[in-house]
Amino acid sequence: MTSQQTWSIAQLAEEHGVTHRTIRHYEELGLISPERRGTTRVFHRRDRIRLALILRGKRIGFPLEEIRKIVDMYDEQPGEAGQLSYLLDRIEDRRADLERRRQDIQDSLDELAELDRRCQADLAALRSPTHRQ
Amino acid sequence: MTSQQTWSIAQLAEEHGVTHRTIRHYEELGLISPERRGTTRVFHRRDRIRLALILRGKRIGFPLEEIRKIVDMYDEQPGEAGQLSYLLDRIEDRRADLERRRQDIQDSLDELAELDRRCQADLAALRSPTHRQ
DNA sequence: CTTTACGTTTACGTTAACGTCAAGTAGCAG
DNA sequence: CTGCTACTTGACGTTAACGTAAACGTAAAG
Repeated sequence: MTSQQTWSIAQLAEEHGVTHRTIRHYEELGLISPERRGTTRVFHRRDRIRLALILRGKRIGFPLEEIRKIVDMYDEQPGEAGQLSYLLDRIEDRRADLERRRQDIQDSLDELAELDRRCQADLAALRSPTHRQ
Repeated sequence: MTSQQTWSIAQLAEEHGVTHRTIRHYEELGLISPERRGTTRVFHRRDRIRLALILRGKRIGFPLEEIRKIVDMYDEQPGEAGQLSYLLDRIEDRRADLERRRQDIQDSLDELAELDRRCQADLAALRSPTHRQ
């Protein structure tokens, strides 16, 4: 009884605002692997979570192949020490990548704020010297 | 004498780690418009700055058409009040977009940190109970 | 004067990430 | 049985962002 809920392809597509073609594409690339009942796909909680991760990865700007590696990280079994420290290295790589992107975005936001200030100033200058109101 | 420096296409390509084809592609799309001396392109400070902005936009994940609008924002002349408030609206849109991306990245970083913690714990569990050193 | 380096345009090729048919199946309603 | 709805598998089309090759101009160097 621990959340036996399943979803159809149409439900997941609707919920995440993508087409069924998109979801099937992700399956072709091995990003998700839903159960099959006969020929029909049945999506479980795990698939749904992976889909959400995939779409966030896309918003961030990762290519699907990269995203596959990333979501796979979350599903790997602990295993032995070697695998664990390998996984830790990959986590660190990923973290560094995300930090770089965060910095780029922060820089953009800062410049945007500066541009905003200048515009506000120009606007004020247009109004103030001509008429006091 | 206020920084008359110019660059060749090869210099800019080298400096930013892209090919000349890439730079010419950006020109075709109207993202940069270097001077011409005869048939040869001559890049000025302005072009160099735009190229840097373009590449950062790419790292963030914007499509080139979007990037063109963005870099154009920085070059628009103040003009009259209508144009200014229009520009301010576009700045706000862009800011909201960047904030969303920032949030996605932050969420990813948080989850990554959590995964990291679990791995460290698993690694420790593998070493500690078996032998004390 | 020919080679070498650097530049140019034109144009077809490639990869990623789907879109868009076409054609078929499986279950249920009437 | 018929029709409808939701699902399936091909397979070709499309867009973005360049790669790559061909064919040519120009200017300094040997």
